[in-house]
Amino acid sequence: MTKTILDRLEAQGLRMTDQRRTIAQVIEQASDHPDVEELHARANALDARISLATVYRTVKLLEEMGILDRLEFGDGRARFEDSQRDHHDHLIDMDTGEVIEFCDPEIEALQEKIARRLGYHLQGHRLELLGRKIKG
Amino acid sequence: MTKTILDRLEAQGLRMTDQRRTIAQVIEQASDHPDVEELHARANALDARISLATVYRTVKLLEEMGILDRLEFGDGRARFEDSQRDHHDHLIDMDTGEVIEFCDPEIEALQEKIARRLGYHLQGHRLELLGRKIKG
DNA sequence: ATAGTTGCAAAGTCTTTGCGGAAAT
DNA sequence: ATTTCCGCAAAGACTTTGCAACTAT
Repeated sequence: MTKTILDRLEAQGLRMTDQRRTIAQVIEQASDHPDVEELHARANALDARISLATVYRTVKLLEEMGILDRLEFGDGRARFEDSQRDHHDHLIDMDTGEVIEFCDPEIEALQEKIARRLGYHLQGHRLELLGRKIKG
Repeated sequence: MTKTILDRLEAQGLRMTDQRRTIAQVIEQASDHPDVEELHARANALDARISLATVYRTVKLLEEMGILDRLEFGDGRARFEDSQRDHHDHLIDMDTGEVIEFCDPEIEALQEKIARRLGYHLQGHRLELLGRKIKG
């Protein structure tokens, strides 16, 4: 079992504020890919005292701690997801913008193999497919 | 054999200006992943009358025409490469930031397969690996 | 009491755009 | 002659940051 985000913040000597508690909760409950504005909206629904700047700061902090993954789907803003979720990749529907998650062990293994072939230890990876729905 | 960027611009009824000629030349000669500022610098070395705004406009135009691919390596600015170059993916050296290109037919095929399995026609794809050099 | 956090607003970075002048067709 | 394009500077979108007030320890 993994430690909560809050435990990990405390372990680093960082202070437990209501803002961080709330933002952490929002992130842990999210199963999608919210951007900062969306995180701010969700956090504010729980506690109106949370500023956008604090969300930016917290998200940056969590990313540096490896708790959050930052994603960019090409629309200029960063999106986030809990890095403890099982690894998965994304397929983006070019017509609707919908993001479909998928995971394929074969492709994961292949990525490892390729990195090794190039003389690298794989530390992270991101695969994004762009597609259009097959009709019929 | 593929048409030049200039031919394709003309074919769309767009005007051939010195700026576009120069920017097209810079892009065709690039074998790396320049950002807009870098493209501007290279273009300006050939012709000082090219503004940054024009580079932005041209790059956007070329991207919409499918001539250029826009890449994002997570540092906030867009990078570009000629989309006519053989498809390849990128491995980013986490320590140096160096970008290594590679191509693996197996992984390409697998991507197609996955997209189809999800009910999609694959229109584009991007794979980025992050790694650290294996020592010894 | 002390050092870390926050909110606010200002500033930063990258990109887009309105406009009058310039150039391509 | 028209219509498109360019340079410039202003504006936009997203993100970061300086500072004084606040708060967890």
